[in-house]
Amino acid sequence: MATDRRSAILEAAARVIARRGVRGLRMEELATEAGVSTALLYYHFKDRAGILRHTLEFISDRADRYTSEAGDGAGRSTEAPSDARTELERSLLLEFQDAPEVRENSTAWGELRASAIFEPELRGDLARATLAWIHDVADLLSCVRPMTPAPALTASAERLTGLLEGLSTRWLSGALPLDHARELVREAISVEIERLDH
Amino acid sequence: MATDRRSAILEAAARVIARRGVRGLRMEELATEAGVSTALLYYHFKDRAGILRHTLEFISDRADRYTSEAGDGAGRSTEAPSDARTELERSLLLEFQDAPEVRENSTAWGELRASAIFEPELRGDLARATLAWIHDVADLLSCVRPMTPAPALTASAERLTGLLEGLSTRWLSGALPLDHARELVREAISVEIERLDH
DNA sequence: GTCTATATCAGGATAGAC
DNA sequence: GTCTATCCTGATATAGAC
Repeated sequence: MATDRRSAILEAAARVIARRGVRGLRMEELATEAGVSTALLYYHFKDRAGILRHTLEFISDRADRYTSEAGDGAGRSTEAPSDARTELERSLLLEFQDAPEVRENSTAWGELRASAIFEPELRGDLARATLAWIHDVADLLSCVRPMTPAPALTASAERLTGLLEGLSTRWLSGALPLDHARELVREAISVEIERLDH
Repeated sequence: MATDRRSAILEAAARVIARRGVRGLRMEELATEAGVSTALLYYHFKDRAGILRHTLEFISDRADRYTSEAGDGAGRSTEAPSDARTELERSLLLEFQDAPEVRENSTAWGELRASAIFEPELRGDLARATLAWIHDVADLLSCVRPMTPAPALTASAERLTGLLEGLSTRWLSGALPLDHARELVREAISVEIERLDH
């Protein structure tokens, strides 16, 4: 799968971004990583910004894929509460795995978030993606505690996703071991669910 | 205060970093902002890295100053629990204010954290600062709920500070309004304190 | 579609006068 | 201590052959 040159370049770009960051990506290093010439990068993607755009799209699609991979096919709304909670944990802990793909995705999203502080053009996409994520998490929470009013669900989802983003940066910068991060997330989920019970 | 050229340059650097990020800082733009020539930057700080180092130090000192400004002078350990909680809230909400200084500090720290993912040299300082912060927050929590075992305090402090870092990025990138961020933090504090009561 | 070679340019850094 | 003028490297991007 994905063995043509274009995809190979985008996969390479994801690796380079994970290693050097969006702002550390050099066209020549990318060319070497992909095993092609720099000219080919421009032929396929027009310019550096084009590479970035397509890579982030590529990464986002890949993330959607592995997010929905395990654990669906059954309608959530009819599941028992305990299964919903498992599903919630699984979904939130996906961000914290040592697999290269996951690391690349987390790194790239972190970079995107950080870049958006200085590049207003990026904010639209980012805000949309964040909102969608919060919404998904709020949905999962509503399966766990079905009678909760929507605003409380949203607030919990905002805190959980916000925490995930914060811990993700710590993890990637080596300040927080993976299993400790996972433990903190699990506890945060407990804490928020207890909260929903008043 | 701080009217000599060196300080003027560092203040200007803080402003430019808040506007463009650490990686977007250009020596010429900084020179213009500070009202001096580029050569003078090199005369005082040797090179770009020197500017960065001194600016981060400068920012960190300034943050220490406004962190301890209001609300101390009394030994925390003898305060009533309700005051300790106020103090905790105050301390955590300091990060979310619209003052230029605060924005500059938050931005610079966010940049530092993000950069540390790709520049291992930065990790030492960052990890130290983060640990100290977690420790401070854990101390404040122990004033609020004095009988809590240390590990639970630390875990709560890690979640609260992690959440703050996540929300801070969202705020700075325009994805989260200031007062909403503050509200989420206040709720998070409640949630964590309830948790400490079991 | 892909490469080699090169134009172009931005930005960090320095020399030397005052 | 501070400026003007300039050098030089590194990185994006293009021309043109195959």
